[in-house]
Amino acid sequence: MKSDFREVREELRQRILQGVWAPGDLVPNEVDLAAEFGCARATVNRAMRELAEAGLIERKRKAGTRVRLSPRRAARFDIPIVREEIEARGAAYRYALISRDEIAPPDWLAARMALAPGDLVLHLTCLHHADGQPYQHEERWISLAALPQARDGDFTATGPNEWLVREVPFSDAEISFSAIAADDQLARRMGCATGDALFLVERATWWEGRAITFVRLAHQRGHRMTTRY
Amino acid sequence: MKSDFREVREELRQRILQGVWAPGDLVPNEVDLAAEFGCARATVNRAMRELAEAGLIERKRKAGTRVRLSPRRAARFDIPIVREEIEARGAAYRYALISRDEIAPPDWLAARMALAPGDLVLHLTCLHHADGQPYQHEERWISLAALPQARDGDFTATGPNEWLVREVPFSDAEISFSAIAADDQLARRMGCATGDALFLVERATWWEGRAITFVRLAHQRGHRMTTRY
DNA sequence: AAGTGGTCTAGACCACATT
DNA sequence: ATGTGGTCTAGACCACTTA
Repeated sequence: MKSDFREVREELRQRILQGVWAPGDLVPNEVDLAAEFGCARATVNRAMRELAEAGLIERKRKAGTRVRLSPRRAARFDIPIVREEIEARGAAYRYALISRDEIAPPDWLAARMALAPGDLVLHLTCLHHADGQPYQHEERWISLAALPQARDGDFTATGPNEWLVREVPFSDAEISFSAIAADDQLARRMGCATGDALFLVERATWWEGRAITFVRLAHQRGHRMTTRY
Repeated sequence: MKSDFREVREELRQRILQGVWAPGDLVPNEVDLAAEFGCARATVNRAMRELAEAGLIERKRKAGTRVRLSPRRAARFDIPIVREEIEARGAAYRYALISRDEIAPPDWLAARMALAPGDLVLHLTCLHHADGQPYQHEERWISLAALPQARDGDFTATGPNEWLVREVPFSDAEISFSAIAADDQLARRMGCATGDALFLVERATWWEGRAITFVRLAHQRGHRMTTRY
């Protein structure tokens, strides 16, 4: 009757999914379950901790553990580095810098990155190709207040992403996915028609409360981001 | 010098982010770190397990623990129930069934859901409104081989999602995000222009290796899915 | 006040990958 | 063969929340 924590976890998961314990129900406490499974309380604790993290149950001291009314469904996406993503498909990766300038941030960007008045940003646009075809269009802004050394960065051979990974850590990021229509410029660069639907990833990155960089990544038509859970 | 696992975890995280241990470096083993932090090995283990799960380090028995060359970046998205998503915005939710029929699955669907030849599917289309405006267009296929009781389901008042949540568990799901252009029909239903870029979520759901349902959720123009990590 | 989960400990054994 | 992480155990104490 000895069980390891995976067996306990899966057995508990089954009971929840098959309705032995219905949504809202109180689940037996750790001591009782440990006795039932013939294992230590720590083992049950680990199993239940993972189920809680997966959103199946809710735990409160003294109040006990309950099956969530509607299981929270969360999916985890790996955010790929574009070079690795392309090479993983067996395609040849090529990078090109399109433009580079130092500008005062537009209002929306200053707001989004919480920049102080007068802060400048380095504005870069580049293209990532797979087997010679445009794959991803990157438009990036880097806070020169937070990262003055970006002025000396060479972004002609490798993308700002790889430079940033080497240069700075980040502690916090906000990412969002959406769909946009390609404007004329983007269509020309991506080799698609104006108005084509493109998959857009935006990411803002912070280090100790300070905005580092904001990037908009527009992907080729038909691009999908997939995960299992 | 006693430390709890959070303190250990954060101290190790700092050392990695600040380059004390550079990417590729070997990190001291658990016994040594436990001695350094004045805690039990299990405490170090928990701290490092969480860092590994966060993608900062890689662990192998005998080989030890190394700082990842480029930290894996993963983001977690909550997959909302559309009714809750709309109500959370303080908007009124309304649901409407557009069509319902029983069909032989198109080839792409049979392949995607691994259906047997001859299997039929229930095909539903519906609209979810927020404050009277089209918010999400749902096109759903339910395997009648796996879920014959779907024939008797009433989807006129509540969406198939809520029916499925009550009726069947799932063990496994694949979700993908992309961008599509609205065709004439979709544009008419969503109240947008033909060709507008829409954010699309597709999800296939399985139970014990058997395909249950596949759904395509097209969202209103400008919809974003956001998370922090 | 009391019951529950959260965590730590010290020790043990095992599984695995490298040597 | 050996060193490392992976896990379990039995017991303990603490923290939080409800009654």
